[in-house]
Amino acid sequence: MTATRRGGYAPQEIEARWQRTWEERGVMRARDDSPRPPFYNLVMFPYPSGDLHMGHMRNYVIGDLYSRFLRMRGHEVLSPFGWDAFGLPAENAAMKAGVHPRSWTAGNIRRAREQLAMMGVLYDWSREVTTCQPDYYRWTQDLFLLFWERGLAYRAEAPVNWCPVDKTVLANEQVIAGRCWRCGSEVERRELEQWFLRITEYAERLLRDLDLLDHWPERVRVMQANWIGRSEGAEVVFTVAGATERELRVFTTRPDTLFGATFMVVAPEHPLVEEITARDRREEVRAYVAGARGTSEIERLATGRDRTGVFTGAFAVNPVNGERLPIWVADYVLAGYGTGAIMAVPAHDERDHAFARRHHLRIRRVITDEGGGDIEAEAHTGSGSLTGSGAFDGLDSAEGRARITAWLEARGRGRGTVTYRLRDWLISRQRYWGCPIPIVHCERCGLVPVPREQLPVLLPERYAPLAEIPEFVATTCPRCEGPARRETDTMDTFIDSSWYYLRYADAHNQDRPFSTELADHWMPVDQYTGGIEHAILHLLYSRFFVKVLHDAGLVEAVEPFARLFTQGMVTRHGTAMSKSRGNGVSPDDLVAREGADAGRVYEMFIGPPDEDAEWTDAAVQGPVRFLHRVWRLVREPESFPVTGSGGGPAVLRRRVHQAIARVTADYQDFHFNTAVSTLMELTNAMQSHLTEGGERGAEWEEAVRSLVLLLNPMAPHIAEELWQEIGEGLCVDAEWPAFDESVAADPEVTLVVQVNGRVRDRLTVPAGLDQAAAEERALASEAVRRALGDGGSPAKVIHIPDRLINLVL
RNA sequence: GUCGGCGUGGCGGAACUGGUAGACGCGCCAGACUUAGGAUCUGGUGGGGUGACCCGUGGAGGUUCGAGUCCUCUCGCCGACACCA
Repeated sequence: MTATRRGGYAPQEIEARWQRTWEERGVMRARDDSPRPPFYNLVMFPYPSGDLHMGHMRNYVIGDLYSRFLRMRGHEVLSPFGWDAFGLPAENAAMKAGVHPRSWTAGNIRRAREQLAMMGVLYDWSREVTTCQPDYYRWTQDLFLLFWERGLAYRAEAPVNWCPVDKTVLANEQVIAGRCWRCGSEVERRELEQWFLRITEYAERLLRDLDLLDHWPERVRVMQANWIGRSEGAEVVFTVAGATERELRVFTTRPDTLFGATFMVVAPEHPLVEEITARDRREEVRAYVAGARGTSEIERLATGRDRTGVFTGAFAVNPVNGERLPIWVADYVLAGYGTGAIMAVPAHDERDHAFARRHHLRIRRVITDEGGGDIEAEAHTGSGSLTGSGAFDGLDSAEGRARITAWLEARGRGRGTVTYRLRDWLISRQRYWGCPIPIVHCERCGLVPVPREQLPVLLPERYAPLAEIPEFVATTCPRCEGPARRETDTMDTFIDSSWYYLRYADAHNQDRPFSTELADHWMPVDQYTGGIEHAILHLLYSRFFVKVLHDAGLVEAVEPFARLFTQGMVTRHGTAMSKSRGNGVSPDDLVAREGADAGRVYEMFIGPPDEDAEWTDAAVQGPVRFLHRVWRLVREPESFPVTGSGGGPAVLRRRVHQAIARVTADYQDFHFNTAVSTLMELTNAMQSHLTEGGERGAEWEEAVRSLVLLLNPMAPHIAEELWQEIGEGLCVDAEWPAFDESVAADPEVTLVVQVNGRVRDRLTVPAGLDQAAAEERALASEAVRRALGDGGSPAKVIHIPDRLINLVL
């Protein structure tokens, strides 16, 4: 297996050379003052965790292909790269191998950079961003202060998710089905004082502005909408019987069922539990609450489990009818959603129904049911008209909701409100390898932000929990200059990645995170490409950041990413490529064996880029052969034997222009797999032209130039090498070929002839035949006459010009 | 359970607003050139009859001159959310 076994094309001999040339010429350097229209083409920056495999590369090849295409189309392309470099894997590696997280990270970055270069992936490296470096995280801290100043960062005690393995708290978004998103261990609930960002204040806008993102995949928008989880309803104020100054507030989406409430339920963590519990119930309630706290999140969330709960001995008064309703404690009510308390309407809610049956509580129908179901057996959760609801009887559910809410509002017993599933973003982490939170705790002044001119708060060199590094902790209060201690939590790394695309626009700014002028020049990102795994976390947080920055007047854009493309995973043997499974295909091996271009073409050819694709080692041969054929067609056309005659230059020219039209559209629409097919068809047509004895005149020259130009974004090395023979300058700087629609038009078309909807013949006819002429030709067909039978003549004729004619008897 | 997405040859996958199903490629078969080839080239390749015919896009219905594409039901796979009041 030597590089030259297949003749002239030896990728190993040309690829490194062109990579050097592109690097030296600074090909992807984006000019802020270019007269060309700007285009911000961004791929999600990676966490530098080790060697890259072809699964990662798919993302970068797509981005690089598109950047090169856009350049040829006349854009000034901003295509930067960087590293999401803070995070736990670096710490874990450090603990295991005894290296500092910084050097582990730096080593991985070096390695990944080499691999990207080896694949011919180009970026504007002058704008490189590394989130763990002080020149970046200084500005992350600066932005944290902005959130603080705007009242969007706060510290509070709350029940939080604690990962016992990673020894840190987690954001809600980072808990997947009760488990840590990183390590998969079961999270615990803990009551801790932590830092939060007030993302809930933006819930409505984050939801509403999804409508602006019409170039995002529908499923991502749906996932975000579900995550934000907007519920319209009412807050209803009940009073605790015998303690009228005590209010019990509940949230309901069904105020129309208020008359059907037969009991109340509060979450075990509800602040009122201890106070309202009757003396003789105290022991039982305390035991239940303790039990609920001890139950893991996973168990609590399990569906179909027993509806446990205990009666507090207290009663609440229903504001609409003065009824006394027993107040229960049960863990099916969540402390963190709504008010942590509900009115239970067992007749019209399945959960309440199950609970009522289990504990022998009353079930009272207040919504009629046309189906006439048995309310004791099953809850009726649909709408209907109100009954047993006093003055509101007869109203339909929607009207009932509005009228009862208005009634409550008029008496100060409730109001219409909206509740979101989204919670505030818990951002503090008890870890070393992250961005320090720039806050000082002063005994006299409380929480004091570190003044901007004192940033960055540097991460100490010694690797240890920050709380255990006295020289880091001990400081003076910026306000009173008294003794104080530094905040020892670091920020969630998702903060680092929530604004990096803004830093790229102005990566060397020494005074600000970025200048508004440059941000507005490049933002929003025109095309953002990355994995679907970021559909919620990263994309939601980034959207939140941009909205806050917009409100602060720092950027004009209200959304960060105009167009989003989520590419599928590359699998091998049915599972995603990964180091731990050992099924990754190394770019190093592939490049050494077949060259970067073959790897790139295969990755684009493997399937629709937004779907998962199975890597088949043998299938790489298709692209390998294809590239050899391209080489031979351009450099050694005389090596194709002439075995026929009649290859016309007009046919060749038509094929060329058809290919330009299709490849242009396919690149534009991210249909890279069909773009490869089209290029293969073009080489097939060119080869036929030669073997049929076609001349190598102007049409041939045009075919060769077009082929190389169309191929360039996908297989840039071979294109560059071939371009030296046939073009001027660098291919990467060349202009995208134009096509002539009239040249691309086929003069002859295949007309499908159907009889009663079944294909009976296919005729080659001149384009543009009218119905009468088409019918005449169809009737002349032997096969058609046979199908029509004796003397049969069509009762009806359907004619689709240049496509089909259907004779219906 | 709810909400999305997807089911097409041996395999990866094509098929624009309903109009030639299987483009392109892998693999396979036959042949050519060769000492040889896992190189290259030529031809073939959905299934069945092998006659111009029939059957085929997970399954069953429907709309239509015509359905992979639209509608209804259903089966299977993947993903997200999952006691959210």
